[in-house]
Amino acid sequence: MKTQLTDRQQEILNFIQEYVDFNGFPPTYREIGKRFNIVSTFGVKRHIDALIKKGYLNNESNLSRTLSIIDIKSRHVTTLTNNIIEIPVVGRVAAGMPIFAEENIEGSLSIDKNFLGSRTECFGLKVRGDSMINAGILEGDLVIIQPQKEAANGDIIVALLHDEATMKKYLLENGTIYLIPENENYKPIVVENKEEFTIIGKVIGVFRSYN
Amino acid sequence: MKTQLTDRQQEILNFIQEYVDFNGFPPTYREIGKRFNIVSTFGVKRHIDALIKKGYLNNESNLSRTLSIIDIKSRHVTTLTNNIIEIPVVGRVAAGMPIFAEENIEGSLSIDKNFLGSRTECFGLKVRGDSMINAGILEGDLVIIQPQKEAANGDIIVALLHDEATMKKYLLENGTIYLIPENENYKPIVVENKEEFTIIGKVIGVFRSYN
DNA sequence: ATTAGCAGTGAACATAGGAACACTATAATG
DNA sequence: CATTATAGTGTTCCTATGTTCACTGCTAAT
Repeated sequence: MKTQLTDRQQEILNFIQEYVDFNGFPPTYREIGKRFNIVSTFGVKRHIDALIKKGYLNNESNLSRTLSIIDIKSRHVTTLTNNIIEIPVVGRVAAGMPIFAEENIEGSLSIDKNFLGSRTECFGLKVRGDSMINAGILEGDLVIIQPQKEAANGDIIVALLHDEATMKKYLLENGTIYLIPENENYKPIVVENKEEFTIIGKVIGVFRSYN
Repeated sequence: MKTQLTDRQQEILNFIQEYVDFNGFPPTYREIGKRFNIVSTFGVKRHIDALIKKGYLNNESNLSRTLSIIDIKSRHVTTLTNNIIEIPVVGRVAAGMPIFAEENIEGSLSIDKNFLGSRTECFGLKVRGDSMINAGILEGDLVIIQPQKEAANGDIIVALLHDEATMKKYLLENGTIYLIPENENYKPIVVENKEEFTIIGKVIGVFRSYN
């Protein structure tokens, strides 16, 4: 019947399920690709085709956003979920400290799902410093981070470099990683030693409160 | 709150609901039209727009099959939740139009009370234009407005000037009111005729979502 | 009797998004 | 070692679908 799925296929199936639950309509191939850092829609398509062949998905050929998940059980659980997600707010990302250590959690923030889309493991982070002002991210702002290990060029990311946490724009060029501040007063950082560099996640939202 | 629907609008809303239940994804305008013998997509679109305006539907502009039905039940849940407030989001503040006219309401946003403090009559406003980029407010951002008639120097306000709505920094000096953009490409506005000038409210928050 | 709101036509337009192709790369397997 | 399955790139193509516009017809209300 239903064949075993590869890890990747399972991940993608889960994502589609989440996306539909939250948005009420299925994602495009490009949206799926974006989420998993798959650049070519063809890469995504093959996963989808596999899922269809194995009986987990349905779609209407040639039409956009027509993926539907075949799963009798979950079909019953039509989402009565409300529109709120509560995410932890992390502060003072100390050098070398595990970012999710209990001690770091400063509070929580409830936000509208419309802002997150299907990404639910996000957390908030208070911005220190002014290195991103030209991107409209100011000191004291609360940025929403989607945890991920990879990044695409142009993404604003939070990363650990030499045990220090920074937020910068990510640029990979000719095999070299640059961390680019959005502020004329700071210079781009060249990542010399990739062993000492870890991407924590990507900035997907900014909240600011004037008081 | 929710305005009354016409018979036609109710029929169409029902059809969309059924379609989604059956297929797992929403219909296109042409599919709706086919069902109701409406030949032109424009005819359909006007019904959809009406349903959106009246708060029964959501969609992602310009994207196919992105209609989603706004569930009344879940809407109640959110308003009841302890530290959540639901505020209306207003768009396209047309010249001379009462800003709260039903027609303007584009949707709603649920936000954490921690962001609002005690101010509860706030509303959201989609930012158009780039006149405040140096204050970290970009085009497309959602600003939270606390309605008030007065402003203090340095406040970022939304005001009606000659029946046009603008967002600027407020400055009162020697009896003259200046509206100061935060962008070198724009010049400060001197308010000549105070009869033609009304403060709508003050910006108390900014939300941005990268997607 | 004139305005305003609702409903529909038919056509033109721009583009989001699915499909296809030729390649590359890495494991695992027999 | 050759083979097969999985995973991804970059590009091109085509069309389904949302948007906009100028016009028509009906009804109800001022």
